[in-house]
Amino acid sequence: MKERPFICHRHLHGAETRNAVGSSRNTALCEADCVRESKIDRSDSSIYWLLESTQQKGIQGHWLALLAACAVGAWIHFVPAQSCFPPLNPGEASLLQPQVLLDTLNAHCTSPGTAWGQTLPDLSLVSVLSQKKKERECCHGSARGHDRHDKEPDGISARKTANGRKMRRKTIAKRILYNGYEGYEETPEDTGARANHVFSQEPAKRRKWRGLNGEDILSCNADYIKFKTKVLGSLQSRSRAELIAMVLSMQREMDSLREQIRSLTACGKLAQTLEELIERSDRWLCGSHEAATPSIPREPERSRPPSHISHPTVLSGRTDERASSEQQGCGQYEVTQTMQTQRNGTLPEQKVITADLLERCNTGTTAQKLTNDLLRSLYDRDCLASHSISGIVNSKRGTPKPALPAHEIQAILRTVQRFFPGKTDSEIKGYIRQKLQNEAKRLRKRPHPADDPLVGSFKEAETTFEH
DNA sequence: AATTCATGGGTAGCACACCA
DNA sequence: TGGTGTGCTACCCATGAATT
Repeated sequence: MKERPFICHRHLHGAETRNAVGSSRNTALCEADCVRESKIDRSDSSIYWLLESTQQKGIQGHWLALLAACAVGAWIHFVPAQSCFPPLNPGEASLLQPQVLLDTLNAHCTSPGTAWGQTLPDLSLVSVLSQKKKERECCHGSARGHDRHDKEPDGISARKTANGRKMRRKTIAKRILYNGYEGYEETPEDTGARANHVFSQEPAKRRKWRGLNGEDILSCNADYIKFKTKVLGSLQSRSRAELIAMVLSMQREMDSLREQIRSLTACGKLAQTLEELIERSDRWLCGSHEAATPSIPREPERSRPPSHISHPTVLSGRTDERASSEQQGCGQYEVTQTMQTQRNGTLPEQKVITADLLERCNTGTTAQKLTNDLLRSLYDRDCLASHSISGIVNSKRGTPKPALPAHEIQAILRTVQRFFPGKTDSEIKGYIRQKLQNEAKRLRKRPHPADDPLVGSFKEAETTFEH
């Protein structure tokens, strides 16, 4: 497929115009380029998010969002109100090509004597179609040698790869929902803005689904509203270059803060390890090796026999801390560390998920990856395969499974939300459910050796022989 | 009745190891 | 180096119970 050119000033006007001074058009283009280069990827979800969030920030944010969309070559799906764009069928939502968008923006930027953004039409942005989707629509079944994008019977779009396998594509909605907020690193300001925007526009039913009511939203966003009136008001008077510089600076600051958090986490773990080492060496010096043995940290016991892990009927009857602590035979996290952190007055989830454990998990990619890592760190495969989230069986077909300890599920939810604030409980539970499901499938495909009657009898004979 | 939630099953993409 | 098998996981759909 012929790749559509990347719409930016380099392509349109050449490098020589990049540093031209005094032209508002070039300034605007340069800023679009800045936006493009500032970690905003070309996915439609990012642009959708950008547009959505900037709708709360007045016409300047709107303008920047359009420039960014233009820079990444996104197709804007909009309903023209007082449009200055080429005439469209009245009342119809239309697709706006990046080229047309850019040309129109350029024309308005060069209008003499107008403050930037003032001439921007009142667009009601509906959505941004992905570049690939547009390309697929444009060239469906036409050009030779293009990827085939077949429509499956169920309506799922798919393309065929070189080896004939069909690759499923996420729907646009899915990509926005599941990927949109992961690749984009939110600033606290953005979080507030998004919350404000989302909550103000979401139906009450959806809000309830998120576990929030109007009062909660108001109280939660009171600070943001104050911030908005004070700070954003002053932002309106800033120049575009200043605004972009501020955004980039804030991003750098956030990166730096994240790095510091990682370092501090690592330091905590190091201190803990050192403490344990000192304690052990003291005990060895005192010749009390027997007493020291219980405190020696256990290595992850992935090879632990399944007899330790789960007796569902027993586990399902337990609901309290004791059940949880006994169930730790199913997991591998460190009890002594847990107690230490508890005494140190850390967050509740840190009682379950220690810094050490967190260190082994990938916190930087996606919420799902982090969730999976946490589950794998806390429990072994057999335990995951034999448990469910709630223990409730809604299907007659399904065999009842005991629930994982509720407070541990909560700990996972809070931990994931700490790293991915945009993720709801429901989403993370979905990840957990999927992981449990996958482990169960895996176990069914390849049952544990001890579950195999032959292997079991062999082991039994082996034990008798040894005795 | 519609919606939400939890679950199981099937399918397919991706990464990796292995082999000719 | 390219083809193939395998493991892991994502995605979709169907089902049924609970909830609104």
